[in-house]
Amino acid sequence: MSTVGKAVSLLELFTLREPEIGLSDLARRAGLDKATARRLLMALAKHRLIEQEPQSRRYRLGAGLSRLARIRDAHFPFVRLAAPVIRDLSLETGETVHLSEFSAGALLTVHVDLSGKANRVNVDVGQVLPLHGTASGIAFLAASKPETVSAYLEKPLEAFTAHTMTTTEALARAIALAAARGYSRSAQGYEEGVHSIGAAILGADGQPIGTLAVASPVSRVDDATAASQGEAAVRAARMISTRLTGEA
Amino acid sequence: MSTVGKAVSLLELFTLREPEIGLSDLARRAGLDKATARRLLMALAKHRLIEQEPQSRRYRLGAGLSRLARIRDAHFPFVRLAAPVIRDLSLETGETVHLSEFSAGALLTVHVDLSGKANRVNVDVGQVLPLHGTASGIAFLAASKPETVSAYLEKPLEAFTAHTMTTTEALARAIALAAARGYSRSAQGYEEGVHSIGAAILGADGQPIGTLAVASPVSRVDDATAASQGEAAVRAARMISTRLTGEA
DNA sequence: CCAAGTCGGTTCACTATTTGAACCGTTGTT
DNA sequence: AACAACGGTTCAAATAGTGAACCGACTTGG
Repeated sequence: MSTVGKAVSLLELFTLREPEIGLSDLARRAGLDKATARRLLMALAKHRLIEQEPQSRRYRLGAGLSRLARIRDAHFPFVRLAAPVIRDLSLETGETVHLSEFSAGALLTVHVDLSGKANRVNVDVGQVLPLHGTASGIAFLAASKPETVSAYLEKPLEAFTAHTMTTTEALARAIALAAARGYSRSAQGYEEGVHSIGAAILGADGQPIGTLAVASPVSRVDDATAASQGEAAVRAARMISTRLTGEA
Repeated sequence: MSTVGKAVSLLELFTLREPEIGLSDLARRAGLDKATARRLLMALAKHRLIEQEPQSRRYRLGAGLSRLARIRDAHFPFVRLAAPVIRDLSLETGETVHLSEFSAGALLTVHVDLSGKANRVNVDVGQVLPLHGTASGIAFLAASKPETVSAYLEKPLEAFTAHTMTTTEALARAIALAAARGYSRSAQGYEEGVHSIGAAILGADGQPIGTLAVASPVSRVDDATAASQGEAAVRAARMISTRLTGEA
């Protein structure tokens, strides 16, 4: 792996649950030597992507990341514009709703609004979703150009649960269905017990740039519920698309 | 410079004004060979810190940065909690107000609310402020432990304008004055024509973690205005501190 | 109260990764 | 049609990265 890749993989060890980590721990989890990890951390710290707590000497993500993210967000205000719509959809459906952005061949979860119910689906910001096997992924593929889809389907498809669709034929059918009705539906294709409805968000050029998905416990969803969630999801996705591309 | 440093310096070329840059341009400005720049960009893209616009083939900051910034922000919600207070202070004073976070020996501007007036001070997010010579810096030093201050004063101090204080004695006096009245005042110490009032924001342990500053054209500020700005700045800084440390 | 284990941090000979001049083919300008 | 600038690729040469061993400082538990 490149040195840069190693450095970034250090950054990726920090999570919402564990926002501060010590040197030895970082090195161990990244599979690096302590000396190497420290050198990389110092290089990152020089540019403020990493900070070190003076007392505990533990490391955490640095202010430079906030700065870079602000620059990106000003240019590409996906999360900022989508967040209120996601919240409304979560309140309307009473379920967890998550927003994903397409990047480097997969969907990256960038925002989540959790259901207010006790029995709810939990999704973490930062989770990477494959294009097959999740409602978000199917919705994304259904909105993509045919050549993109066929290119993706050529690669072997990993099964995440016993319900994951892994054959080209099953996926093509699911994609066609999603394209026809505007939203995708997936039950337990990625995690057991989770039912999801996905809808694609389109950019200015009509190509999909991300997705949103309503995630419920399977026990709470029948066909009628799914249909109403689907319509609400499509409405929300359209609203985000139009906000992004300047009303229209 | 380390490879990691070079990679991060590529990220830092993107600004609010120029959020998308081509390969040759990036290489030129970073002082790197095209091949090197490209390899680094690919490594960054693999981790989604960089994205490439498919059509123009230009590069921009990636979604992974938003993700990492969200993790940091959840753990250390400095900007999120401070932003509304900064806005109120800007409205109250009618001047540009900027928020800085201490990181790696300097203050990093992380948020700005511009004055509504035509003749106003413009500050950019991402600007790095030295601890001497800016109102923010003096306010920060005035709230720091004496040993931190003396350690900083030992290093040579760069002059940014003809008005920059560069002698240890002058700085010590300014720091003592700021400590006494709670806010610092600096006229044209960093940029000609700019008058600033700074106040420190304290963390849970009582140590300063950042500053805010009211920046006005010098022509608009007399002693009375400065005093009222100072009091407002102190109030705002205290409010941010208490919000950060959980009401108190 | 000491021994064992952990921590953050440092050193330096060894080696693998990075580097950049020269080279594509393509695109847009004159 | 000629030209220049673009994004991207190659490979021998050189530089930057690596990690086992070591340090002193804490923490733990018998």
